Amino acid sequence: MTGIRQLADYLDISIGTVSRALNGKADVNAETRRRVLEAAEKLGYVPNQSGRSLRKGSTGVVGFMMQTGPEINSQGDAFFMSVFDGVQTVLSRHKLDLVALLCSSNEDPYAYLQRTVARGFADAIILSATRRNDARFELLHRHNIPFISLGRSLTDVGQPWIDLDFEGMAEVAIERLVKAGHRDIGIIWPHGDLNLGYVFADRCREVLAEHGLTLNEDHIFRAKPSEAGGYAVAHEIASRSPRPSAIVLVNEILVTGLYKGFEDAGVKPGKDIAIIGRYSPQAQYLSPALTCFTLSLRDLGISLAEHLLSVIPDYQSHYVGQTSRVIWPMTLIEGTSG
Amino acid sequence: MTGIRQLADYLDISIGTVSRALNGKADVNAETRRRVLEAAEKLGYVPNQSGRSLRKGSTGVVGFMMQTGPEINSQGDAFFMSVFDGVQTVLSRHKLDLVALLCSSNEDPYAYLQRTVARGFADAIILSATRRNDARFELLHRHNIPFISLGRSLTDVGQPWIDLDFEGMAEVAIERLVKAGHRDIGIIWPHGDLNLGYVFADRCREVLAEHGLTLNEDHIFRAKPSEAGGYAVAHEIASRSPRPSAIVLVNEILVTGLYKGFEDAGVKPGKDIAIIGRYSPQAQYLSPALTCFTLSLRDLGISLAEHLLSVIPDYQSHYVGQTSRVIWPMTLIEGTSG
DNA sequence: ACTGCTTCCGAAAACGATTACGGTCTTATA
DNA sequence: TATAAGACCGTAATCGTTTTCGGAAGCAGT
Repeated sequence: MTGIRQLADYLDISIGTVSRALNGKADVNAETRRRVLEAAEKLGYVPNQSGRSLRKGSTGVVGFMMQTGPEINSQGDAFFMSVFDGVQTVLSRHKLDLVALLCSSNEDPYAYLQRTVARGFADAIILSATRRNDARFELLHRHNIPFISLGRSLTDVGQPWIDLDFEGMAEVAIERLVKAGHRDIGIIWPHGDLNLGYVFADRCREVLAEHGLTLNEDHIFRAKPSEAGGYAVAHEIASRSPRPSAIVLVNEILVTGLYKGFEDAGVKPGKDIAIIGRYSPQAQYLSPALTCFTLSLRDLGISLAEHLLSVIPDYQSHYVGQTSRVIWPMTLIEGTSG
Repeated sequence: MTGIRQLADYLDISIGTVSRALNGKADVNAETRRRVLEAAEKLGYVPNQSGRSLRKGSTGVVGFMMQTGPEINSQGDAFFMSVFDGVQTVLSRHKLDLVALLCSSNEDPYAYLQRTVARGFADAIILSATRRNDARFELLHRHNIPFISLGRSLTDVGQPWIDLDFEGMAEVAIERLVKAGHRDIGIIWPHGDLNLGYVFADRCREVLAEHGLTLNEDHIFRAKPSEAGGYAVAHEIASRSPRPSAIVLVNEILVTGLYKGFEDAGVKPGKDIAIIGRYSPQAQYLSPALTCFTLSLRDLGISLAEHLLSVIPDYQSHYVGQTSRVIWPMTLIEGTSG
C-alpha cells in the first residue's frame, strides 16, 4: 500500500504539499502539482479512506439502504440496478461513491441503520421501501444525516422524498376499467406495511366514488411478494363469488404467477378478468400483454441523487431551487390484459 | 455524536480502559466493564468507523462487487438478494458487515476495483460475473486482499472460488434431450465474455460427441441478457433452417421473452421446440412450465462467506479444512418444456 | 520490611490523511 | 537598499480509536 508518506518521500517534498496538490488547493506551484499528480498516478496512490474521513469528518460515500433476503422490497433487483445507475451518474460528478447498505432479513432495519449511521459509514442515505410510519426518518433526522427517501411515509421530518405517482396510477387505471364497463374492481395490496398500499387504495376508493362505485373491502386481496404469492392469490380471487371483474396491482414481481394462477383456475386473464399492473421486464411478454405503468428508472435515480445533494451542505449550492417533494409520473403501456 | 472521550469523561476513567472494556480485553475489572457497557448503552455510543479502522488497519466490511445498469450480470431478480442473505448470516457471526460495491456501468470495473481497494474500503471482496480472463483477480492478489469469486476464470491466482455446476447441467440437459430423441440441439450463449459460456459450451460439445452428435456452431445463438433479447433470439432461432429441435440456455433472465418470441413465430415451446434453462422465479409459472436447473441461493451465499473467511488471516482458524474450489450442484426441476 | 507477582488502569504512541499557521524566498515598490 | 507583499512549502496539530508499556496498589511469601 502506498500512502501519502511514500509519495512524499519519493518526490522529496512534504506530505502537506502532496495533500494540497492532490486536493487542488491554491497555494502550490503548478510544476509541483504536475509532478505530484504524475507520481500519484505512477505509484497508484489513492488516499486511504479511513485516514481521510477521520480527518475530514466525512466519508464521501452515499448509502442506499435495502433489505436482503428472498422476499425483497416491492421491487426486483433489476429495478434497483437501474435506479443505482442513475444515482451514480450524478454522484460521480461530485466524486461521491454509492454503496448499497445491505440489511439482513434477520436484523431489525432500524437497529441496522442506527449502527450504520453511528459508525459514520456514509455521509448521506437513501431510503427505500418506506413504511406507513417509518421510524428511520426520525433516526436520521435526529442524527442530522442528510437523506432522501424513495417513497413517502406518514412520518415526516421535512426531508425530501420522491415517490411514484400511485395516485395518478389509481386514477388512470380505475377510469380505464370503469370506461370499459367494470363495476367490481379489486386490488392487490402490497405486502407488509408499505405506505404505498395506503396511498393507492385511498385514491382508488375516491375515484370509484366519483363514479358512484365503491371498493369492496372483501376485494382487497393480500399476496406475498413473490410469484408463488401471485399464483396463490389468483386462486383466491378466482374462487370468490362474487368475483371482481378486474384487478389492479401495484406490485410487479408476482404477475407471472398471477397469470398462471388464473389460467389454472380457468379464469382467462384479459378475457374473464382484466388486469392492470406495474411494468416489469416480463410484462410485455406475457400473454395477453400486461397493461401496465412504467417509468424511467434511470431518470428517477438521477432525480433522487440531485435532490439528495440539495440537502447536503457541501453540495447544495449546485442544486438550489429543487423542489423537495416529487411525485414521479408513470406512463401507461396499453396491453391487452385490461 | 458521542465518542469514546465523552464516555470516558462521563465515567471518569481513561479512554484506554473504556476501549479495553468494550473490546473484551482481559485486564479490566469486571465491575468497571459492567459500568462501561452500561454507560455505552445509555449514551448510545458506537465506535467511530474511521478512527477504529485507521488504527486497526481493517474495516470490518466485506464488499460484494457488482455492476449497476439495466443490463445486469447474468442473473436476474432475486438472485443476488438471496445470495446476500446467506453471506450475511455467516458474516454477522463475526461482526462483519456486507456492502454492495456498485460499479457504475460507465466506469471500468478494473479501475473501480483498484480505486476501492487502494482506499482500503473493504477487508475482503466477493467478485461475481467472472470473465474468461479476469484481470481483477490479479489486482486483488497483488494487493494481497482476501477474496473469493462466484464463478471461475482462466485467470487463476490461487484464490478460492465457487461456481455453479454448468458442466453437470450440460450433461443432464443434453442426456435428457438426446434420450427424448433430439439430434440437433442448440444453445444460447450468455452475453459478453463471461467464463461460464465457455465452460458450458465445451461440456455440451463433449457430451454430444459421446453420443456421436456434434454441436452445430450455427446453432450457438447470441442473445442480449434481457427479455427483449430473448424475444429477438427466439425469432432468429425460429427462422433458421434447419432449425434446432431443442434449446438449452444458461441465462435465466430472458426466458419469458424467449417463450413469447417462439409463440409469435408460430413455434410452440415444449412442442415444436424443447427448452431447458435455469430456474427463475417465473420459470414454473410459464406455460409450459420450464424444465430448469435450480439451487439454494442462500446456501450458496453461506458457503461463499465461509470460504472467504477461510482465507482471511484473522478468521481462518474457524474455517480450516474448507475445500477451496467448489462446483456447486444444481438440481433439475422437471417441467414440460423439454 | 523486602521482594515478587497479580490485577488493574492511565499515559502516550501510533494509524493516514487534511489544514492552520508560520517561515523562507522571490519580486516589486519606494 | 530596505521593506512589504505574495508565492510556495514545511511543521505540527488534529480527527477517534486501539494497543503497548509501565506504574500503582494489593497480596503472599520469606
